[in-house]
Amino acid sequence: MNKQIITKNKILNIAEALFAEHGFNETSLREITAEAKVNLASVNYHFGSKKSLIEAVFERYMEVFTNSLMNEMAMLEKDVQNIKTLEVLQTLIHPLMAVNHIRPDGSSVFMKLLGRAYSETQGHLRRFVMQKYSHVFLRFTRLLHKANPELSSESMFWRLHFMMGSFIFTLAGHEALQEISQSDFDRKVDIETILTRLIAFLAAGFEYSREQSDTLKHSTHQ
Amino acid sequence: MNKQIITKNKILNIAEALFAEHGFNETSLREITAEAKVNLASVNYHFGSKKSLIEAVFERYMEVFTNSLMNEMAMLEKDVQNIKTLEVLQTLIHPLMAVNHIRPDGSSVFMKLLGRAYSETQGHLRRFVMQKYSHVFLRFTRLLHKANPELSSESMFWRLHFMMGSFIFTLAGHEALQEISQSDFDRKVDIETILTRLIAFLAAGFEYSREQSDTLKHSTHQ
DNA sequence: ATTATTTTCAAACAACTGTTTAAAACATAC
DNA sequence: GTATGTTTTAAACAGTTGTTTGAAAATAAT
Repeated sequence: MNKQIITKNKILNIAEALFAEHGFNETSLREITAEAKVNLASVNYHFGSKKSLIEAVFERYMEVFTNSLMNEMAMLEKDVQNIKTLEVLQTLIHPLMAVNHIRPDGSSVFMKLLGRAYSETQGHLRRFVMQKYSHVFLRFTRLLHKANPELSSESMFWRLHFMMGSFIFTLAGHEALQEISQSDFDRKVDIETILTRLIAFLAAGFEYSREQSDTLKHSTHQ
Repeated sequence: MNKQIITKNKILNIAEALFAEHGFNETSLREITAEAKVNLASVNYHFGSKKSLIEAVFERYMEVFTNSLMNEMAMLEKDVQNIKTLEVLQTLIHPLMAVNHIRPDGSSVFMKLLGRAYSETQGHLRRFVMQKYSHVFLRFTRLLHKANPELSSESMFWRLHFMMGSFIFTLAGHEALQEISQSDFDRKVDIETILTRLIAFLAAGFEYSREQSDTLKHSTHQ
């Protein structure tokens, strides 16, 4: 009963690191089991299939992340009137840092996994995540809409996806970006600094983008 | 001499469609050659390897795209003073539409390929593209800097990457987004409409994002 | 101590991958 | 028409993949 947990966790720990580094399809069960020093068949025994292992790896992070995010959003909703776009986006920062409790570089792993999830395998994982945590996503978009009540739901839809693109892309590649920043500007940046810059960028795009159809609505920002 | 071109082109045409639809790793040479009705070995005979085939597929689009983009940028550079961020970003629209000359849905294929290129296989293709067309990329960033001379190169660096994220992500997934837009708002959108919205979003993010370090510099926009 | 249950293990399975080979078919030139 | 070069073809190669099997080992329950 104890051995089971040990083996299962050994697999999870190694798997998430390898998945984050090389991708899901590019990581074989043999690589995982070899590095975890467990038998090849134990993945299928404990998880059923590789696909289920991937979902299990992802779920461990999503659980922590979404719980924390729900908390943050609840706090923001306490004074409903006058919610700012920037504040809504800032609810993401703490949850993204909270996954460091899972492992020291948890944020980094989680972000890379997120990036992989959105690009690979024609989006099986994306759909799995989207429907399992749709209530979190919905609550977030509603908050964003409250911060920008004048926006049509069509504008909301598009800007939301533009945001997600930047977010996923930046987070998934944050390691490379950190290295470039280090060598080009001799400035080491931590994840939170990147997030702050990113969120400032997205808030501006979300609030101030002037589409031909609703230019007027935005002409009054100070 | 004629047969060679026919076979080579048959492979290219089928390959680019399958690559765009399912990804590079997820498309086998057997699928390509079967659908193109040519022999399996002909890919290795004409292109040398699968990797070279991928690059060839990509190059055909990049050639048209970058040529057109260089033209657009040259036109913009004619009156150097007073270049707007939005104008710089708009130079991308026509080149992205120009690849429709390669095939009817060329824009769609090219965008999906771009998305794949940035996510898959740990970035082999991304590096290949980046170094082959680095002069185009550099010219574009210089224009962007001219439109925002007050920005530090560090701010430039980050905002550029935030932009790229949105761009790649949105273009790669444009088909799904189009479908959702169609069903949710009963409004069919073409690629150019998405691009216009996207570019407006990015221009706002690029110009108006307020970082703690250089908030002052932006406090004067009208 | 003896069942019963769970977990590990080595081996094999079946399917798939990109690539190479050597002979056949085809085209071109003299 | 023979010779030369190019392209196509079927077959085999060598490697990888996720999954299954059935016996062995370890653990738990009686």
